[in-house]
Amino acid sequence: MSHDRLECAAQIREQGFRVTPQRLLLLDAICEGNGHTTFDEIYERVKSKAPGINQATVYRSLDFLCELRLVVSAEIEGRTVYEIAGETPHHHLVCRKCGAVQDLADFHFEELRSHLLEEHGFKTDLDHMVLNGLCAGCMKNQS
Amino acid sequence: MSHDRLECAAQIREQGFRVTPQRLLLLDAICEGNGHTTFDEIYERVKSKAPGINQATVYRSLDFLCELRLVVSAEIEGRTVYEIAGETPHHHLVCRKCGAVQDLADFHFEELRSHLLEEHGFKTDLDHMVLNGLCAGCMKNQS
DNA sequence: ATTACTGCAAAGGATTTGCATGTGA
DNA sequence: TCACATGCAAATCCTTTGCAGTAAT
Repeated sequence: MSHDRLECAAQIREQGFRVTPQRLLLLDAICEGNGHTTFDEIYERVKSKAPGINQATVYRSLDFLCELRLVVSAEIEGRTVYEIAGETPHHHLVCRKCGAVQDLADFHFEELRSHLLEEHGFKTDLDHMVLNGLCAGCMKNQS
Repeated sequence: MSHDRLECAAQIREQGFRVTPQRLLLLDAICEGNGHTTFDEIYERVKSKAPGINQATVYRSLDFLCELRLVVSAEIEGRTVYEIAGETPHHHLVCRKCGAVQDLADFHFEELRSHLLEEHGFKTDLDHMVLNGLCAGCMKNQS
């Protein structure tokens, strides 16, 4: 659940890229969230610590961090959200009514994953899936 | 796999909306595809038959048809794709390398669906899921 | 005769890009 | 030092909106 600045920095440097304050701030900002941080949230958080930062830099650095797999992204209701990678793999249940997001452990997908590999020869990422639906609360209120 | 203009028209009229040539052309255009038709493809196809049609109309009509559930949409690699609804429910395997899309029968998800309902009280739509990964061909070429 | 729908053009928002400057290695 | 990154501003892309005219019922 925690991200380690040092380790991230090492990985960035290892691959021949540069450790900049902006990139570290971004990692911090993504980490601060409850796990599903939008671009705007990230931008605001970083700007509060480094007012001079530019949106373009945030876009570029997010892409960069995603490519290095230090950060992962998912699409939730049309918005791209970011999370620190390397945490235990998990997925998201998004209620289409109230918008609540809850995490879902990865083991639910293990069978599907191995099945697709054996039967279809398809190696799914199955990473950070977003499942839409109706949460328990909203189902009650609806019926 | 086929769409029935008459039935669609009936459903539109039933709900108090109007059956316009544009809407019928859109349905045809979506149907012509292999099942995952992008906005641009739809727009081009319709324009070839009715050059006067406007992009805004296509956007509006697609939204309209989706709301009536005559058409369903999914996000594949950042692009929204459309399909005629009412076909047997299915999902998509998208290769992140070559971009190939193959259909996946729904039954693979039945267990997950019921499990989430019982265990988490969460009723997933699990409709038109898009699973990214590596297809058999690309896996071979990579290793 | 209504009023939903379309076409047009302009607005809006999100993301990308070119280029000069700055900075980490 | 020198290539990688950043900041800035403009460009681009996708989608939405207001409004006047058109057409389905």
